[in-house]
Amino acid sequence: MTTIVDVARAAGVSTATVSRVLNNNPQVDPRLVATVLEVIRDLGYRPSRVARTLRTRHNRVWALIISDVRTGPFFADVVRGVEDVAYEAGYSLFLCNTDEDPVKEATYIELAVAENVGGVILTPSGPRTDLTPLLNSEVPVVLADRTIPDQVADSVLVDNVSGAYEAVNHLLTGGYRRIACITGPLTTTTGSHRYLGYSKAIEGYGLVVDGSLVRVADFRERGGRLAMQELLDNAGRPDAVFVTNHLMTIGALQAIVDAKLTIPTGIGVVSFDDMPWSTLLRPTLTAVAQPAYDLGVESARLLLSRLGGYSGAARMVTLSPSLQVRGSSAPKRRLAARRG
Amino acid sequence: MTTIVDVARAAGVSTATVSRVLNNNPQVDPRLVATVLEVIRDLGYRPSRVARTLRTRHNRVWALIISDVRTGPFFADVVRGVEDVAYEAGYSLFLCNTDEDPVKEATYIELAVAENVGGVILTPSGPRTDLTPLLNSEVPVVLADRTIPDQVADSVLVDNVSGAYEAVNHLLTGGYRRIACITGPLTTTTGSHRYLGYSKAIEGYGLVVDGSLVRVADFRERGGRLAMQELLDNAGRPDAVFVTNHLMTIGALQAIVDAKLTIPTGIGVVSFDDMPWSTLLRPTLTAVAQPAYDLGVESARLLLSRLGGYSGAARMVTLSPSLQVRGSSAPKRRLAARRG
DNA sequence: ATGAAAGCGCTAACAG
DNA sequence: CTGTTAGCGCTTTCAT
Repeated sequence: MTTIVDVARAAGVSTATVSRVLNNNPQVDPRLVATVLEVIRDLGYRPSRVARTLRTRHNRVWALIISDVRTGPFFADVVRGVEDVAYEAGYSLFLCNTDEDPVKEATYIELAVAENVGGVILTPSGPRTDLTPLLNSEVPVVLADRTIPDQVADSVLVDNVSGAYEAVNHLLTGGYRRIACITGPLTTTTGSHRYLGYSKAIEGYGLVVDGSLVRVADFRERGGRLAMQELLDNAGRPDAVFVTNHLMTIGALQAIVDAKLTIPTGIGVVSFDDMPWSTLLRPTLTAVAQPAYDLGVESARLLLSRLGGYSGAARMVTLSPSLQVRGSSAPKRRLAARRG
Repeated sequence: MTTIVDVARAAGVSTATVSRVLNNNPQVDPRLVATVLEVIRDLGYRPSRVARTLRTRHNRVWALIISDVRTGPFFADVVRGVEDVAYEAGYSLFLCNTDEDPVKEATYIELAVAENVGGVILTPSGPRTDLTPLLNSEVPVVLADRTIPDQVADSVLVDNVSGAYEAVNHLLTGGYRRIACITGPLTTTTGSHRYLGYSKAIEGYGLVVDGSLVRVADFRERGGRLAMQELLDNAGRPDAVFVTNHLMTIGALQAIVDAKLTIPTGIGVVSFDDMPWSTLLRPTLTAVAQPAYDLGVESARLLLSRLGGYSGAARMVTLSPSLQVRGSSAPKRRLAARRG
């Protein structure tokens, strides 16, 4: 491996000069710059980021700690949003999947400080996620998609309440009345906020939330399927269902198919989380699309601003989801008219 | 930030002793170990991986350089396969998305050597990908999913030929005869091998490949849609289509829907790449499932073996895909029988 | 069994 | 404008 010393020797200058050339220090004789650059090229020299980081105490690496890239397009999009901004700014990414496991999460947080990363973008697994190792080490942190009770860090969120509200309100104005809700753990902000939006819409319409139509599941496919089966087995079947994430939606759709119900005549469906194949289903699936890529971009921007020296109070950026109206939630009136 | 010096001072020992404790060196007095450990805990000391890497020239980080985590579940699964093994073994991952851009790819390769990573797992963007920076620096490399002409590195591949062969053969035995193929760029091994499997199946059945039924597209949704439209506009329409990746399949399905054709009576469909929602489509989609997660796992294992000292010739691991037979390729005979 | 000291590759005062 | 030198935090001979 060739080091800065080799370059210095070959160019007949000191390592300090080579270092200056490397860092575009303008007060170096242009002729020296030229020769040094040439030697660097000839020797195929690459400055060691490790040594540089140790010396400058500034690591051009971020840790991106999320639950799981595999769970649908959401986190994959977030990752790309973060990476694209990071790449532009000369940073690279540690990707850390926690699977919502607090132990893994803590391990990765420790790793981030051990690696002395420049910043962390984190989707906390829950309200008890411990940021102190990060805060103690003064590593800037941005919380993405979920936040933590005490506003100790910048955060970028999707407006889950209004997204859910819009979705359910859309069903209500379409004539659906017995609208079920399959939501995720209410301990997560995403779960509780989407449920909140659901109840707000129901109550805002002058109706009352019927507990028998609400199922708290686990954000996973199996959970969605079981919840939907329960809802369909019940005496008072729903005439529509709002499912609060895409995995549970897959499960719920499966259950609906198994029960030989047709959508939307038998039951209307709206999903939180849009998917690239929503339009391939028959009927096409109405869904709340989340700005996942932008969520990554905004998180990265907040981090960059902290790295740029900003040290004000914790900021919170909220992004709006958008309802994609498609066939699975067609208005009842129209359906009735067609039938009549 | 607390360093090894602080710990040494507080414990009344030398930094060498602290280092030994840190590295579980057995020849330290157990009583000293205890006190040092206690001081470490009290001070919340975390050894700097950066300093350690600089000193030992051994970085417990790998670079995982792929085309794009977002393009469907495939790469996301690969990433998790790699990460799970890496995590177990105490390594963490740089995630690098190249978007098949040779410049970005080269940049990330340079980054990998600059960061002095312990190893690289790479999905080369094409046959011209330059591994020399890695090889010169003696960074072990594993090629995942695609390989490069000269076998200079270990590689883990999916048997694309046999996967494609099986898929097309399945259509043939189902009674389909005018089977079209929408494939990706033949410059990629995935593209050419899947096309090869297609032709092998056709010819193995005693038929001849009809060039008018073959479309070389770009592995993207739009490309798949356009190719399918062309095929349907043609005089001699296909009675089935084999699409060689999931994005093009989405496009092709869109085109089929637009043309108001029914599957499989109007046209049979088999896709390379299975997707979690294949069973939600009506009819359900027959697809070749790739062992993406295992591909990541195997790649990581090969890397680990190199890091463990293995220095034999380049190895090649081939994983078998599996055909998931579903509704979109139902046998023609049965369809005819039903109609009759 | 423990400590002193050198040095990994780089940057940044400080001199000159 | 350039060179000398002192570390960044850690590991690892080499002594003791």
